[in-house]
Amino acid sequence: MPIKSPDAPLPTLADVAELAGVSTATVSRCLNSPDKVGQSTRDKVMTAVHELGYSPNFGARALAAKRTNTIGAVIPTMDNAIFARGLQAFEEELNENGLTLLVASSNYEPDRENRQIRTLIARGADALLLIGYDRDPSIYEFLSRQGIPTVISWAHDDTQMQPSVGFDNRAASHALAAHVIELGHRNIGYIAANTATNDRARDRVTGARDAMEHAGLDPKGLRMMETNYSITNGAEACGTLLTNHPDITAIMCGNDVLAVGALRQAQKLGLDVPRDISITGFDDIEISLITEPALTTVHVPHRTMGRAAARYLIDTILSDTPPAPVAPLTTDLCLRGTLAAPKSQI
Amino acid sequence: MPIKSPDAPLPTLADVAELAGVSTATVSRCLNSPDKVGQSTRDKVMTAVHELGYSPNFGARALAAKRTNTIGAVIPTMDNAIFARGLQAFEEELNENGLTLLVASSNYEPDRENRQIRTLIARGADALLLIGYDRDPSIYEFLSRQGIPTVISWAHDDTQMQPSVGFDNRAASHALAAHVIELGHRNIGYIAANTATNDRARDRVTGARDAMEHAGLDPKGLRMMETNYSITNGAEACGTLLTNHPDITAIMCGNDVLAVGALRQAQKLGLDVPRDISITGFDDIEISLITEPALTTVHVPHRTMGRAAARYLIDTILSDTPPAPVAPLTTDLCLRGTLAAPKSQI
DNA sequence: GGATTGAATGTAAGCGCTTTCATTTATTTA
DNA sequence: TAAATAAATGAAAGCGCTTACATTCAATCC
Repeated sequence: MPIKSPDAPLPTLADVAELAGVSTATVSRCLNSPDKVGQSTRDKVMTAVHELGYSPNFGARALAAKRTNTIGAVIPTMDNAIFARGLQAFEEELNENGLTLLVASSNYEPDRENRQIRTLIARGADALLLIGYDRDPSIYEFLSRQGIPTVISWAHDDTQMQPSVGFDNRAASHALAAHVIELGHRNIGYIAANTATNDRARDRVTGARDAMEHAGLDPKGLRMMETNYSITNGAEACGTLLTNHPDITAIMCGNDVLAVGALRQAQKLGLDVPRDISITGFDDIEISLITEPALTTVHVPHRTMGRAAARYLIDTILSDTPPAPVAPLTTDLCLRGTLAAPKSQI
Repeated sequence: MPIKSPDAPLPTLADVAELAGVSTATVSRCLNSPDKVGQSTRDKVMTAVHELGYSPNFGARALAAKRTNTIGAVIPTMDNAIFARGLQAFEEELNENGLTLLVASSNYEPDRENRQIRTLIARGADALLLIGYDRDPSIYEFLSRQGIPTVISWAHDDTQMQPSVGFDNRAASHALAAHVIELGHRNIGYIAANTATNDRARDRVTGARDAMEHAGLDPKGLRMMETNYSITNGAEACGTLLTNHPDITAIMCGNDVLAVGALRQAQKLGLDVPRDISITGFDDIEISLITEPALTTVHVPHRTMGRAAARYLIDTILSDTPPAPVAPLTTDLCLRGTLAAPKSQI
């Protein structure tokens, strides 16, 4: 690339065209659909492109072509391994297909998410990744009016209209709870993330209740605590739960981070896990293998999900006909050290 | 917002202008510099904007204004808590200032980073966040030729030209190593991340050697292992290190994730940490408080750093004169359970 | 050989916005 | 009151690209 003065204007299509001795249309075709151009012309043009260090202007391109090759994602926060990991995989898949990722985070605030979605659309995002179904219907209307393909991830619910690439939080939680109950636990606590605006959190609670009902227990007997995502909050909630309901023999947590906090708190209170109390998590992040004992949890294929979500959007963009719905991803029970039968059963 | 047919074209500036009975120039001014427009006109225009649900076209705006209000970031991977957390803070600060984040990840591959940087520039990023200094000088040339303000983060080195918002990896590692040595350790192992293309990893090793030299030890005596970022790799490296150098009494690790792996491996080998062997990490991610014993490490203010990096870029964009250099952020030793004097000293 | 076809290329009209410059209108000054 | 100044607005020229349509030209056909 030739040296230029620091503020030399960037070369334009017209510069390339002039140097190559062709029209701008031909240069554009060389770049976008090379097969429509003769071999010798193409060579001339590409030489000129390299000689000038030309790179197309994104704004102009977006304006003229009405697409940006950019995909937007609004996630609650990157400061949570599950989203960071899934988003990383999402970005990888996009990148391998010539697309760029535009990120915004909502911090779990519906209003903020709303604004972020509009911002990303205004930025020309060709498609959108959103987490969970919970949001104002007007947003879905807006998106469909704008013709923006959107995929929901981290959740899957057949009763919802929106296409999703995710898993069934309710069923997964049901499976884990069923196992807990089967081991003999009858007095169960549950530490949930905010269920008001977070369908994943809500579905996980519902799944646990489903299992109780299925086992002939009263689902209202589930001892609930609700708190925000953090180790400390998990610990606190665990303390409260054990104080208010000393008969609890198992605490299920809405995610691994809360579970780790609960585990530490239980141990701090002098309880032996799992002999005195069982604890379960959800997500299977790295941390769950580090605790002593290791955390019983539900494995969620975050990376696979991220890739698949990207794949779905790419397919949607490429073929105007909407791709076939993606089957919910499977989750696996990870039975590790923090879950055992209650003492009375041993 | 009025209901429209699904494929109704989005309203344009001209539509708003017509509805408000003014020129497009006035509408544009209302949106970009409201103080240049009379109060009553502004009201008329804003009413029209809302009535139409107008939102400016990004491409057109970028083309005409020659900026995108978009900041690019190329990070090694989001699948690493320190970057995810820092990036989250970075995004928050940008967002509060009306800017959007464009993300790409390099997976620690220089070629890929190179391509990603060019992609982000082509996408019209107004400024760039990069991690560490290590990269081909031609990239810096390219960026300065394009007039793209760039800030380096996660590192700070006074001898480098590029502005940075980071901390001194070498000095921080020096401080920790000095403490290890002071406790009486003489045979020290070090598990590093890839030092060839990662200046942060390299500086941390150098810092440890500095401390040895400073204490009158031969820095060549540091028993090095190099491996990729993961718990498993940390465990493996620890095993090798202990086999090859049974006299080691302390293992310093280039980051917490490697340290956690090393800790587990040591414990698996029946060693008591810290009685039989001390282990230290670097970064102070959440995981370091979960291990038993808790990990001695260096606290890095990732969120503060992310915010400050964003702040720096915003200031750079807003005021054409480059802002004052940002002093390196301070790191803190977190002395926890995995570090103690070697047995022979007790 | 002249008509037909199709591939390769060029012409030029926008895409929707910002911004310079000119114009109009209101306000101040001598 | 006329002139000078300031404030508000409009007209219109691009920004750099894509693409529909027009044109050219060589290969193919009867």
